[in-house]
Amino acid sequence: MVTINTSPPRENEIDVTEYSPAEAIAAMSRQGYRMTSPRRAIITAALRQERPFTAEQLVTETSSGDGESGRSTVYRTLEILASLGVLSRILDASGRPVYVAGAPVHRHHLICSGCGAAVPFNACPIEDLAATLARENDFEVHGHLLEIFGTCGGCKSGAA
Amino acid sequence: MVTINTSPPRENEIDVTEYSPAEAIAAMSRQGYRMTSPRRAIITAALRQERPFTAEQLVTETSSGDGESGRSTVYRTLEILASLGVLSRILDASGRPVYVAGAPVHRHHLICSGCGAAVPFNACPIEDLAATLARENDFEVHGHLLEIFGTCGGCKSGAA
DNA sequence: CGAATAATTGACACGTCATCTCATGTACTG
DNA sequence: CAGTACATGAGATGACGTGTCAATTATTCG
Repeated sequence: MVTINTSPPRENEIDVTEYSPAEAIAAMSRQGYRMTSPRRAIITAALRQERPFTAEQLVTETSSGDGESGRSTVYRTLEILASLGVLSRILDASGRPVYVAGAPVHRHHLICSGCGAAVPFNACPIEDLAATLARENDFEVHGHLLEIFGTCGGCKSGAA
Repeated sequence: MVTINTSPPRENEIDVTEYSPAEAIAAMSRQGYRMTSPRRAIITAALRQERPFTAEQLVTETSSGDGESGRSTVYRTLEILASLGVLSRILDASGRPVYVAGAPVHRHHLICSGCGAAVPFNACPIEDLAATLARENDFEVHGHLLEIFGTCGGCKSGAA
């Protein structure tokens, strides 16, 4: 397995924990999930993506070919992979759920509206703020949602 | 326009700009929108909500009674109200779009998973972070999404 | 006031995304 | 290699949202 950093995120250090298909398959088996050919195909397709992708995109990609899979299977498998930390489920600029490769360490993303690239970053100023707000409002904070949107260098200069 | 200062004055002062139905109606007229009975009903219903609500909820609420309105009209009117700052469109913990009363000033929310209450707060630590990240990653930041989820005082103690 | 006109409405069709069901298929265990 | 619990996927269902367009209506103007 590539880079697993169990220690808390430091400054702006970006460490992306990514699984290879084989590792992801192993992780699933280890958890008692059976390894089927649709699952293999979905894992492979998911980890091949270079940008955030929607479940529906994977449905299309795996609807034919080796390890052909149906919609239900794709949705189910993505959910499992997210629960295992092989993928993370985040929201795009429109609030639609998309998946990205990577463990569910505390991380947010810079998301390009142009090309959809998602640059992860660890720095999170929320913890402190959340604690303060929790105290002030008698709230018990469970989590937060933070994504930053914009245009990446390439899209700024390059084609529309 | 009425500016309400939610009582206890404190550090992160929150000033919620809320419109009364009459004010919202006036604002629409001023912009050249015609005032119809469905629109009046939608405005009234929207401003009566005490928690974030979905468009579909309002569709149900206004599908009968005085100023009965259809789905299209509700969606259209909510969009207009949001563009006028009478409502804001935010995302709930599941990433689903919901509306809350209030101007589109830069504001985020503490959202209770129990009762759905949305407590707005102004403090936003993102600006600085965004600027830094933008510089470091050659990104041009256009906006961000930040909501904090948890359980409010009432839901912590009270009923499930 | 009573047209004239342009905005508005809403029933309905459509599209997308997602979930559920359940008969059939199959990976794993012993 | 047989038994069984798990997994699959076609299809139904449904939530949510958008687009269309003939009929309606607020507003303007003579």
